[in-house]
Amino acid sequence: MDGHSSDFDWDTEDELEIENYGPPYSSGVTHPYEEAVVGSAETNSVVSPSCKVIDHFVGMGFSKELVTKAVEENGDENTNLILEALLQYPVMESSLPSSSKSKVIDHFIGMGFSEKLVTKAIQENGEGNTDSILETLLTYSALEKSPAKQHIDSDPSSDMEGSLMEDFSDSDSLYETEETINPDSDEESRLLFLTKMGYTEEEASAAIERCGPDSTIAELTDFICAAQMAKAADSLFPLEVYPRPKPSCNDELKHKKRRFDNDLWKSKKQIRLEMNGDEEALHLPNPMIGFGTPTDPCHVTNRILPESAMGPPYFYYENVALAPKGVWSTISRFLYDIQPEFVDSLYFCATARKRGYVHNLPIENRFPLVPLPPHTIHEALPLTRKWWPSWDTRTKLNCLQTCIASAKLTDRIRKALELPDGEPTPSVQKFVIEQCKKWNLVWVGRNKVAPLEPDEVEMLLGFPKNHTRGGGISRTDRYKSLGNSFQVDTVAYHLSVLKDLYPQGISVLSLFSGIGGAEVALHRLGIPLKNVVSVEISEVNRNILSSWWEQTNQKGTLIHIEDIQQLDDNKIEHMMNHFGGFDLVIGGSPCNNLAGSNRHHRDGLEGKESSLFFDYVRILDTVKRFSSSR
DNA sequence: CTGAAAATGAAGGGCAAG
DNA sequence: CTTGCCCTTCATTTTCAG
Repeated sequence: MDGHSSDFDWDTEDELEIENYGPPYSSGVTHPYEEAVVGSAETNSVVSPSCKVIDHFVGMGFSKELVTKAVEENGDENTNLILEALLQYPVMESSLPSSSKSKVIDHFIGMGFSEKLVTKAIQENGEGNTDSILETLLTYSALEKSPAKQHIDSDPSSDMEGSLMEDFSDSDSLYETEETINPDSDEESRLLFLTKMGYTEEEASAAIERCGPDSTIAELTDFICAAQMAKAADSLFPLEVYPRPKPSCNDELKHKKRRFDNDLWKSKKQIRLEMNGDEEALHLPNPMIGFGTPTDPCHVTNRILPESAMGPPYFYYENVALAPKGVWSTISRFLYDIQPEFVDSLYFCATARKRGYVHNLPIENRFPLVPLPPHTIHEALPLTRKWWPSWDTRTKLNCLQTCIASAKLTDRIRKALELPDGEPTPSVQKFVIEQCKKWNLVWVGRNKVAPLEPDEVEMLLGFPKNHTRGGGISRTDRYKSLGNSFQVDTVAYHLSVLKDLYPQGISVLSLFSGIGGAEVALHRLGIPLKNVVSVEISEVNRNILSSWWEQTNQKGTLIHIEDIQQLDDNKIEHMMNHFGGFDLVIGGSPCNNLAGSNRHHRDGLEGKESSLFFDYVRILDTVKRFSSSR
């Protein structure tokens, strides 16, 4: 264990009392405001708060006048409100777009239209009439029929201005982008473009030859990446990543348009079927070890990233590996065409967790967290060994999910096993094993199985014991929060390369933070957390992170934001000005519309929650844009 | 004690990969 | 075919405020 984690008692039996922070320790000079920032609204309304709160925000770099104004308007209790107000002020001074208006804009941008078009449509129709705005936007999209080829998503050199998907609605006749080079125009310029991106001429011409004269830059880079991957490590991606040999650019364009136009009157299922029809399948590697594990380091130590993807800022995106077809190629396409690193945490700890990670981190000289976590069920849960029957051959647990088995089920199992004296019959064994695998049951007594306790789940996922305990959280919610979290050892292994890059500490924008898997990983790696802006919708999760922040005596600043859709460009810019930019943007967007166990709304990336992925992309683009202009 | 709200239990029967 | 999956819905039970 490294120095930074040694001040935390990993085996503490004490409950974390979130509401009992105790008296806030006296303000130092470097970090005088922690308790105001960290606490939620209710917890820090105690003594002489006003000036403390004011000092806090002044310390963040806001002017005293503005802070005083914000505190007067919002009271000194709700720091979130104050922060929001502060971030709004400069906007109000300039053009005063009401928050409702920006909401409308965001709404349509979220649907995939470009910011400029949306603004224009709103100007024409008024912000109240969303229907006619939509109609106007769709008309714009239809105008796009002119043979102007898509260029934005395939042109990594154009600044990612405005929307992520301008190619759906953008038309040269509607507004002009300053393009010195149109990479899709002809073979020669595409060749030039690819070499400019850092690919060799051979790679580029081979790709053009292979993908055909009509192929887009995106397809070409896909092909080159796939070829590089295949060359670098057969074990990593044993099958060609994009098996469709000659994708047609026009098809793709039509397909994308269809997806957004027809959304309005087609059932999700129909859309999904269509998507499945022409989306590329992306094959999962076997074994699922990504660029290697601590016990099995891979010989692949570097990879070529598109120039537009290079850090800093670094980013790290996570989601379930077994998503519906086409989801990962879409994710990859929106994240600079970087191939996901698929890893099963099975190779890091005692429990499976198949996930894909898209990131632009270096991959050489990774190192694991120490001590290494237990790698088998027996090591992780030694007390179960005594009761483990020989016919249960499991050595690893399955993926830890958000629900646990009921007491009734474990009781049924006990009764089924108690009947015979000797070995249970094969059919009983089969039933029991099936249920044990399905619900991750472990042996806790003679003929007795039980679901994992929350603290065991915490341990298996690499969190400190009792990380999610206390503060009024229910058992069920603990399982839920844990089931949605990172496996810390896995993520930390990938993030370990940041330690040498940021010895003085790191500023992190943590999206969909949950219970703080990323923060815990960085902390356990011994990377000081200078500033953490955490976006998390769930209050219990925010409390868990705050509590951990206190427990581990963090010296940096922690800021909570509730709703990712409220985090607009202005706020990001101001945050970046105050914190000197972000070094890392990290997060895993909701998977519930992707995950296999969702019978009802497995709608893919277009699903209600999972579509928040596009907010991740939006925010990452913004951070990158402001970083490069700093 | 009573009604509302929260926690729990169980069924559900989808999709993709091997 | 089988297995596995950061799950949702709704009925039922338990807890809690009044």
